[in-house]
Order: sequence, then structure tokens, then C-alpha cells
Amino acid sequence: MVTKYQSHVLQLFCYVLFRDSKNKTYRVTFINRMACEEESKFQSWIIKQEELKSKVIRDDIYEWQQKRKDVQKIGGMDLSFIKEKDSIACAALVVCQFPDFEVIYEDISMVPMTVPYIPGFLGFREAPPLVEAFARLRNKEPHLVPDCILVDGNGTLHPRGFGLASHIGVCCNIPTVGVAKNLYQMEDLGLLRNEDHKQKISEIKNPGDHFDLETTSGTILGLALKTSASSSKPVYVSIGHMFSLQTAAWIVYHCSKYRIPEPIRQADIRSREFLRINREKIADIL
DNA sequence: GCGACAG
DNA sequence: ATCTTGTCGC
Repeated sequence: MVTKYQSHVLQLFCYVLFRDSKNKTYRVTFINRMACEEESKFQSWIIKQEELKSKVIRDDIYEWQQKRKDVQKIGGMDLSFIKEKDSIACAALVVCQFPDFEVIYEDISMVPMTVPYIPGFLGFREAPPLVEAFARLRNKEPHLVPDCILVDGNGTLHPRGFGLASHIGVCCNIPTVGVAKNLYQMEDLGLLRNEDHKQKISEIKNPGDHFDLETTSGTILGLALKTSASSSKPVYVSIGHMFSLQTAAWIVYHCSKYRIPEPIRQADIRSREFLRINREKIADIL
């Protein structure tokens, strides 16, 4: 088993483009390819540098701000697991109609998990099956490809500025937003679930209220957004790919019927339900 | 050496 | 992520 992640192999890079907060300049964040002690386990997930470069959009950044009125479909992704086995999971990709959130497409599949969960490296574990699901959608029902995807995990709110949501955005070449249910604590950057943080949470009371998650050096990596009047916890929104933070937050806010934005919630519900219904079949495999 | 750590 | 019932409240 992989127990530590200190023996990184730093060779390849992947990129994420987004508009910065002033909506003017484009920023490029990169992540170093990393590997654990069992590097071979990561080989198949390694993103080829050239492949990624060709996928990166340079001049044609998605003009969401101007397309708001034309938003028709928003995607959601999530994975569910069973307690008995860590190496099998259920992946769900759903597409919701906007703004009523009727589910117009779903792809639920059982997938083998070969990469362990390591905080900070979630993308290497969860992105592959979701990227595959998206590829199936693009092939089978191209007219149902959503305008953007909400991902259950962080984007730029990540120690290397490149979490699961960014990973998926680049691999699928589609705008993504990162939505996490808990704050990814990064002591180096001064982002902790401390008293100060709890205090700020208590100050955002109504849906739409939010505060920035700012690094000690002044970079805003994401924001805590109150989405539900009935939950005290906010969700943590960050840029995935091809979005400004403001737009990302706008989307999450407008997708939130409950605390978790509807497309992700639907993906979560459906993947869980699939596991429940097929629990006998799955038990046979164990 | 120990603790912390999105899903 | 997952294990877990009812229950208090709007």
C-alpha cells in the first residue's frame, strides 16, 4: 500500500486556465505530476504533457458571463463507495436541465479503483472513471453535453492549485466548478478550520452570503458560500476550469435547492441508490 | 516520531 | 468515502 507521498516524481505538467478576479488577465496554474512509492500504480493515470497542451484552450475562454441566458444544461459528478471494499466504486455523471434541474441524462457505472485515496491527489483516483463517463456522453449523446460540470471536490482550492475539478475540466475540455463539503485545510497557506474560520461562518446567514478564502500571501483560492438557509455549513467553491471565481459561485448559488448543488446531489443520490439496489451482485464479487 | 488530510 | 434512527424544527 501507498503510505506516504514524499517521493514525488516531478516531470510532467498539466495546466488550467481561468480568468482572474478582474476578469482581464488569464492565469495559468500548473501541477507537477506526482507519484507515490508504488509509482507504477499511477502510470496509467499520468497525463501526457503534449496531450494536455493540445487540450488547453488559450484564446477561446468560455464566455459564461455573456452566455448566462443561454445556459441550458449543467452536469454533476460523484463517486460512491461501499464499506466492504475500497477498490470498487460507483461513478455517476448526470446532466440536469437548467433551471428546473430535471435529470435529462445519467451514466451510472461500477468501476474498479486502482489508485488509493491520498489527500491532495484525489484527482488521480477519481477523475479517470468520470472522464470516461463524460467521453461516453460526448460520443453517444453529443446534444446532451452540458454547458459546465459541477464536481464534488476542489479546483484551485488545493495545495497545488489543481484539484479534482480542475483535473476533470482539463481532461474533458469543459468548464468546471469545484464544490467541496469540507474545507481542505492547508496550514502552509493559512487556511484552517480554526476559530476565526468558524466565526466567519457564523456571520454568513442567508443563502448567497459568502466570504473569501484567502491565502496568507493574499491569493483568493475560493470562497465559502452559504447555499441553504437550513444548514449552518457552507460549501467551498473554487474555480475548476475556464471560469472566474465569481461566475463559479454564481452557478453554485443558482443550482442550490439544498446545501449541495442539485447536479452533484443527483449524482450522489443515484450512485448510492445503484449500490444499494445491486448490493447482492456486488457481494458476489467480494 | 506524530498529527493532519477534499473524497 | 462509510457506519447510522429518530427526532426537533421551520
